[in-house]
Amino acid sequence: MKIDEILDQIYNIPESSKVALKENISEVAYPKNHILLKADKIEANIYFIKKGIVRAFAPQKEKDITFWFGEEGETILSMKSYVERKKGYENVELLEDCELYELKVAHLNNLYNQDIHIANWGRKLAEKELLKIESRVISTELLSAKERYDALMSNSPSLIQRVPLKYIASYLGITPVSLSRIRKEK
Amino acid sequence: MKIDEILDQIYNIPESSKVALKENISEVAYPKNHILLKADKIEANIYFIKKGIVRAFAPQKEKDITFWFGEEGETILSMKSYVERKKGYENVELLEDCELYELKVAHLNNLYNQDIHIANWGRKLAEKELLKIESRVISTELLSAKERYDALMSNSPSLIQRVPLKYIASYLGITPVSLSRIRKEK
DNA sequence: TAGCAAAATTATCTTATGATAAATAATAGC
DNA sequence: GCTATTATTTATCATAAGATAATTTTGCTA
Repeated sequence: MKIDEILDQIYNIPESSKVALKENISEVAYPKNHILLKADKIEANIYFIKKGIVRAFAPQKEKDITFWFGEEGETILSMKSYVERKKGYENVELLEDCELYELKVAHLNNLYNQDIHIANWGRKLAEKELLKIESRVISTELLSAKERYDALMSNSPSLIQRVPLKYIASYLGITPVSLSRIRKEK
Repeated sequence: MKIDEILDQIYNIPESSKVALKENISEVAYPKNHILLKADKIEANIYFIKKGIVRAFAPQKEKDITFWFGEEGETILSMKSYVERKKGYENVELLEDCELYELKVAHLNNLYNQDIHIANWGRKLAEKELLKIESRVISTELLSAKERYDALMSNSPSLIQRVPLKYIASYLGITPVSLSRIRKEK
């Protein structure tokens, strides 16, 4: 996915502002299983996914909790690092070999203070993430595990092809054993 | 709670920008049980809570799902209306007589396009809401119902005094009967 | 491509929460 | 303040999901 397309789908800004933004973006690639962001670190960069799929998980003693999957076009960031420059909850792990666009938060913050279009682009970035997570919270409280699985499959059918079921189970808030039962009952 | 304090805790902006923002803010008051925002409407305003407590709920055929409580200083908005000018999921109901600061989204959007400080203030508003909801998602997946109740009580002890238990049960994703059991076991 | 490790499934048993109903307590309106 | 309504608690039974363990399948990698 092209960087222009990714930036535009967040919010349209004048060409000159987009150029300023892109001057601070570089391309990087990492292999499957690479840990891109770490929970015990203040992360300096955010990423946009050019190609590949990733998961964010909160590491715990016994079990990691997968709480997000990112596919092509989506933004990867440690919310706490990005917003408060504090250590976040999440590790982000690549589930496939990935190509990413990398953007330094420090540079982005400079742009936010210099360019009103980029400031509004950053506002939209946060607002759109907020909408996604809000609909997730509501569906979590509203639906049974089976219904959440069905909804995930119809909204993101490619996930089942690309992501180990144990991570999908964690995302749904159930055990892999329980997910296996649900899938069998279909 | 004073409007200056509420605006400042989101993001500090120059006095002139704050004046511009406040020129568009008026005070309103509504009684307990008033429905401030409706799920089937595109809402034109956002609110800040001067005094009182409210809940946001997604209305359903049989059961309403309470997914947020707002207390003094917090921002009330229909995310979908605010971000996309579309109908949202949520009703917002006042659980006490409330005093509110009202801000028209149309005016706010004008300011976002005119004043870079206000644009960045709006960015921080969304980012801070994002942090709150993210920590909620993680704790929902991580904790048992009893642990979520304990966490809610230690983070927001006033809730139990001010909010009927049936709404707290809904927020925790359990039935009032189940919450009653949990409380008894203490 | 053989062999090993990890993932997924299946089975059994346990447990937390749901559903329902009835009793008690709290609240609001007259 | 009294009464009707609503909220909360308690009890019983049903069920979805957890824990554990064994088995099968898949997928690496040497």
